[in-house]
Amino acid sequence: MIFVSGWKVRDRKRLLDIYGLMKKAHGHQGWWPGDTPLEIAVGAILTQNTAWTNVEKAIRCLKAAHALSLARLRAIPPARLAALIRASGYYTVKADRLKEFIAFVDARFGGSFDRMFSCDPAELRGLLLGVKGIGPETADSILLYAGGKPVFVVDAYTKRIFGRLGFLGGDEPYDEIQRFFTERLPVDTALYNDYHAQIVMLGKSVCRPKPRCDACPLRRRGCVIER
DNA sequence: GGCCAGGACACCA
DNA sequence: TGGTGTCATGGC
Repeated sequence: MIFVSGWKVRDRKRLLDIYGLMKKAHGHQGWWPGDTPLEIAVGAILTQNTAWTNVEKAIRCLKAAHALSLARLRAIPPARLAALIRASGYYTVKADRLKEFIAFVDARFGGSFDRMFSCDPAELRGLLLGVKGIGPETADSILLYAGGKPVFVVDAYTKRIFGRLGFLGGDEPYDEIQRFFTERLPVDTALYNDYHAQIVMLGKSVCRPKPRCDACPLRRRGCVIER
């Protein structure tokens, strides 16, 4: 039998209430915006510290060049790959990171995403974190959105919003913030998927310091979520 | 023209 | 171990 302390039960209700408000405001998101696990993983790397609109351009370029396949990404010269993803910023760094990721999938799983995602999620997370250029957020995004694993993704919006709401101090390390959510929310891939999507939608659509965000579903007296 | 965006890493004290 | 600099484009 699993015992859950009272305050965690109370937090769970609050977190689910917040999710309900965000979902009511934005609707179900159906993330990640990508057609295949490979495209989702590529997007997860390209979106590092980058606006998604720029990532979309880069992915369109990759598709137009018929470069968005494991075989093509494996064969394409780094300089050519960098040119294709230029719009996403940090293009030389990200081209190297994509190459590192493809080399990892080849070396560990024979180039098979199916084989990779049949791996234990915790073990795979550790392996992904060993790939140069893949940190905790990127690894978790790949696990959740490309692999369908119940892994909660923490990003800058999560820290900002839940810091302002008083759940977080704001300077906790990634794993601690992630644990905050996974200890309280039910283990549910669909919930984790849409919860993070809702946080991003809220973060980039309504929660700016000025002007005051009257449309923000979480706004209440004295609560203006800031950058 | 300045600020910011769905991070990660190398380097240094 | 924690702080800082670097990578860089495009939208507002």
